[in-house]
Amino acid sequence: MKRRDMILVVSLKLFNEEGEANLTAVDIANELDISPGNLYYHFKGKEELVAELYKQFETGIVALLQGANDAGDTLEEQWLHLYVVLEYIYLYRFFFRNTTDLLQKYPAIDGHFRRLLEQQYQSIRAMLHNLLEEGVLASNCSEEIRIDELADNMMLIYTYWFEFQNLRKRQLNQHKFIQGAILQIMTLLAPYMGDMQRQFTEECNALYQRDKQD
Amino acid sequence: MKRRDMILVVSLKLFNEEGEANLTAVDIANELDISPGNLYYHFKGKEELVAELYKQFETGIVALLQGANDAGDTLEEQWLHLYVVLEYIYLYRFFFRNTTDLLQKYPAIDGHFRRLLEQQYQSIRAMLHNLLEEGVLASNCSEEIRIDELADNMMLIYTYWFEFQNLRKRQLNQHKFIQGAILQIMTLLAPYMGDMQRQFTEECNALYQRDKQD
DNA sequence: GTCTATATAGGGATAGAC
DNA sequence: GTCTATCCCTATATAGAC
Repeated sequence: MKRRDMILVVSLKLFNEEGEANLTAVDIANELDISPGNLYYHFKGKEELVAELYKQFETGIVALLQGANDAGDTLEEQWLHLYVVLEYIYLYRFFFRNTTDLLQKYPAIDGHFRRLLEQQYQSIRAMLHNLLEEGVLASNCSEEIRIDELADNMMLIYTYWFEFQNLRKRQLNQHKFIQGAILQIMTLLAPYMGDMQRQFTEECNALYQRDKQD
Repeated sequence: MKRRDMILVVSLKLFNEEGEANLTAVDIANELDISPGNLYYHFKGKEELVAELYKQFETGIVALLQGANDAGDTLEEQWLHLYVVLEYIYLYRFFFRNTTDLLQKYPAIDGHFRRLLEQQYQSIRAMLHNLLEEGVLASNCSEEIRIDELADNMMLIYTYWFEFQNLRKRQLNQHKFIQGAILQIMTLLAPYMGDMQRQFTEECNALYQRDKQD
């Protein structure tokens, strides 16, 4: 493994664990047992490091969103898509911790990150519209379903669920993180599902939970 | 107005606008047209300043939660309570921006803030239970209502709605902030309400929006 | 109470030897 | 590619005059 890649891997690990703002170039160099000067040889500074990690993240997520649009609209496929997106977010979760200050500090990333969130939002809206048209979701009363607000709420879960859990219970492994996020989304959509679909999603979730048991 | 109070007022304003981490003692002194040395005479540093502001915030919120428990359980009263809590959160919104790092930086506040969130969560759960018992909320299918997850979602809105909006649309005045948050919470609970209650809440909201029109 | 001046510390960044 | 040494800048905090 090239040193440059090594630096990226270790930085991602440290950023996720302690937060980007709490780490100096020296800290990262220490963890790698190299000198700070050496680190600066590979990356001009933390800025370039973060930019590179963001590029990785964006590339991956955009591919996932693309895949979701291309994929069919069955409940199963949409369900699976939720898992992989959440896994990816977990992998780069430091971007979702103190996001405001992070983007303020690195304006180069700011616009890209906001555009990505917008894409994700539109992708969720499209998915909900599809599920609605196919009758998977249905209003249970005289009122229309508020797709936009439901999509907002799902974005809220995507974006802040991890930080929220840390704020309340401290630390959370990938499995617990995804488990909780999925349960939130299920609770959000359950009232619009018939008994059959709801049972199906519960089973999907139970299956996933069993597979991932530590 | 005493200088000490003046410092608190101006600090709160700046913290809300630019974020606590982005302001130095010198910045605050400049805004007040006093010298940094003078600021340090009144407060040992930013830490003491933030601690004092947090004390104000906690005192206010605890009083509101207490009031909610004492008040009746009609939908109107609970509705009004939402507004005042959200107004208070908006007033001290810098605590809800980059919260993780803020609490890490000031351990003295950390425990208190977490306890406060827990109280708020329990207060919401109690409210939902009451509304359920009185038949204001009711499940529309064979499944029980997931109170805990709904309460989690409401907490998510309380805690991150403002930061989320800033992340997507930049800037938001108090009115727009509360309007959006309320709409989210309404969307969350609407499926469990009958047509009558839902119309009532819509009217409450319309009334509030008109009153607060700029 | 308020000011000016200054000491101190930490992180970011580069130069130059190896 | 990698290291050591060093410089610069910024923020915190204090000392002492007014």
